[in-house]
Amino acid sequence: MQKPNMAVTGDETAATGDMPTYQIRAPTALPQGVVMAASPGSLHSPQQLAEEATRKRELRLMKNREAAKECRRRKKEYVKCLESRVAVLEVQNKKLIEELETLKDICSPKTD
DNA sequence: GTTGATTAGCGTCACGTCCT
DNA sequence: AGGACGTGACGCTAATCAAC
Repeated sequence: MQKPNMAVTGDETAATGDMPTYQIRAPTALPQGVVMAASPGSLHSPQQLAEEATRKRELRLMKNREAAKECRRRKKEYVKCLESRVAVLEVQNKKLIEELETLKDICSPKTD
């Protein structure tokens, strides 16, 4: 599936300064099946330069595709982790509220 | 069965940050 | 400075679901 040209909003900066915990630098590794082509030193004609540019772009797109997949996977994992933490805290909170009510009952003066 | 809304996943672009 | 990388934003598609 190939997309038509993307609309660019110019409103995409997301830099907030604080890095999410799921952002971890991975060691550099070439995606499977990627082979390095001729070194730039061996290029001559404009056509070869164009081919090299195309190759570089495709390599970049391929790497970015994989990076995006990995990024989404980590983000899902991170969200899952947050959700389970929420669940734990909710249970804890409920228990504390119940305990508070019990203590209130014990400590409140008896009316008669 | 059709249709519109919602959701999940994907590819790409733009940009910030890190590293050499 | 420039390349590599991670990620937010965006548009697109396919799957699912509810209402008709």
